[in-house]
Amino acid sequence: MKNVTIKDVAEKLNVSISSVSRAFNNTHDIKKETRERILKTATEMGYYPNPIAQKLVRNKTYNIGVVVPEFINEYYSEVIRGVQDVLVETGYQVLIMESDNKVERELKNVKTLMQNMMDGLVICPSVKSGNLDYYLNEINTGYPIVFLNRIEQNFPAKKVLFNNAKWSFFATEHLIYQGYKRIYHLSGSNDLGITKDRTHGFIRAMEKHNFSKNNYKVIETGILSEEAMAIVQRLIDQNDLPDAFMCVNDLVALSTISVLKQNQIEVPKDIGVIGFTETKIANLVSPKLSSVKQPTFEMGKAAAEMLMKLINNEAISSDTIMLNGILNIRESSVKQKRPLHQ
Amino acid sequence: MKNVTIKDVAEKLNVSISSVSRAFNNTHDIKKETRERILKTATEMGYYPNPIAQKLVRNKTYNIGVVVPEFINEYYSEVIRGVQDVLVETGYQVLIMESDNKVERELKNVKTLMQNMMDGLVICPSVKSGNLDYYLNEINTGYPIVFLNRIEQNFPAKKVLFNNAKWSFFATEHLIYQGYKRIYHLSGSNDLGITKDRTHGFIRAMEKHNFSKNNYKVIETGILSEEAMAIVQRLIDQNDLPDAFMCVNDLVALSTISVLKQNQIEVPKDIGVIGFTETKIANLVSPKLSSVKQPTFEMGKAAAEMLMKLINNEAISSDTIMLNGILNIRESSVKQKRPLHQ
DNA sequence: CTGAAAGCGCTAACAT
DNA sequence: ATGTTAGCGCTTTCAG
Repeated sequence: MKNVTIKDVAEKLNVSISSVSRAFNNTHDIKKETRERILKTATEMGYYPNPIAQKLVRNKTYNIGVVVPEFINEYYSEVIRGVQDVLVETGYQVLIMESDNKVERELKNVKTLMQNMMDGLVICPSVKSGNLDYYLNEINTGYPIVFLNRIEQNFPAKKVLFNNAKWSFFATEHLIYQGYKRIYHLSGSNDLGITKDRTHGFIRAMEKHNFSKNNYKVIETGILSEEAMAIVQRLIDQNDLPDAFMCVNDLVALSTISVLKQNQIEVPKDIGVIGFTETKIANLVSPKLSSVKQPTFEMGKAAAEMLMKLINNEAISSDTIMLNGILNIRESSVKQKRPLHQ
Repeated sequence: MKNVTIKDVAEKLNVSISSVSRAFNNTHDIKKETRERILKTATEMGYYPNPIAQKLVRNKTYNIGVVVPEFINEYYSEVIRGVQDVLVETGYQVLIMESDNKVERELKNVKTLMQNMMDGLVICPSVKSGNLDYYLNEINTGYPIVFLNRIEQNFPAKKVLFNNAKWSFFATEHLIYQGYKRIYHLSGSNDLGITKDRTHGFIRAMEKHNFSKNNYKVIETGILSEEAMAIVQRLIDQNDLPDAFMCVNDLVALSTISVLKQNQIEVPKDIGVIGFTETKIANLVSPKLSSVKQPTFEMGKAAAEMLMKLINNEAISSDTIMLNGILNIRESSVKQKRPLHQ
């Protein structure tokens, strides 16, 4: 471990501990030579200031905490990259904790991070965070927190969000423009705010283009591959198939395509499919999967920048940063060989 | 933030701070009633012991640090899950840092974690960790560290590894048993120890089965999708194609399949392909990708268990835990419709 | 059982 | 420019 303290160094050089402290903190009120002499032997002795002690007295750590529900999917991994990208520049270190999608773990993580004296937090809430009161309370005491994703738009805190409804709407419209007349939305899980938003976008597109209720459906699938597969298989068995599936995410989309193929149904020739929250594989599978790319990296960056402003007491123009995505049209949703609509 | 201290509580109740401390640490030498009285008003006042101060005096944090090169791929995400799975049980909290595959960042992360007084560390080194001397030094001072993956087998430290050579050998043999007579190994990057091991396994299989040097090749591809694609395309252009590709990982395998398809070459009918370090999509793509599954979760668990033993000074039978994988044979490497070999 | 006091390693007035 | 000293918030002897 380490045990050589400021005192050891001071004694060795017959100086006071304050001088050693000064040397390390590079204050102006120390002779250059003394400083160098101290630094030199300190390094030789393997001394460096104990950050715990520093924290105790300074109340500042240059550590930022990030809590995410999981990073099994690349989504939050990319968000974290964005956060680190801006923070590392500024000399901050990023510590990460995973909540395993459990609100209790999430709260515990947040507390641990706060107790480790993180200077600020980026919180990506788990599904239905029941910790909002706690957070609100902390925010009121002045603790810098920025939320990212999966939080209500009217929650009175700094946050960065993706415009799920809008891009779900666009994705659906793309399907419509391709000429698909009967479209089912595989909607994931209804307790998730973000999937609800996607469903709204879907329905809005249906209504705008005057789809009759007979020609579209919203089907709750859950977000697991197996669940989605079972549901699509059931639709096939019941002979209840649409022209196109608009899926809540890529995993559901790929699962759907997989089942369709097993049943000798070709995508996109027989049925079109579009995903959401694009993953890298979209481009690798066959047919290549159309999907909506979320600006995960940028969202992370935006959150980190907001947090820095919060920490440095700079003005923040708006509580909420709402980011847009990209609709990547590839093969799985393109019906005819003709110039793409977008 | 928080500011109510042990002193505030003590004053409010006209007891000494030691009593408050005792109440919270639940020592035997305190009257039950006093304890309860203290705990009650303390909670009312919103007091809880400042962990930083506790750390300073206790030298124990119940925090464990994990540093990984990245978690863009699910590999390390799963490892972390394994680590957390055993640690959360024991009351430890897991803090994670990402090195972005940079050795300097890795070292900085390790230092930050040590300075935050983690009780122990799981280090997943970046590509060519140049920090080995530093680590060795820390280990010698008694700091509990367990390494995971990408570290030389003879490095004198606790570590858990995957037997890359062995399973690469098996994967290759599977291809041979399928009747493929000419096999190319797309080997990733040669500076990576683990990919070197896979190459060795490949060559060993070739030699065991008396493949002439004309009938196999090791081709360095790098680990990026684009690189692999370019190389496969070049092979096609040069009319230098094997019967089967044994790929260093799934991404390279999928990229290979993608290029082959673009050139109207069918997998596995025309050419067989097998991946490595299986990812979830292996099962979702078409053809389903054969691959070697690494026991990532179990590796994380093993590392965490080892670390716990290290921290608790329990006996550890061996420096190295070497884990085995699973060869998942799916469609991409199966030549004929006949009972599978394994 | 409880309180007083020392000390964990450091910073930051306050002196000199 | 350097040293002295009082804390930061807590645990832990040591007395009583």
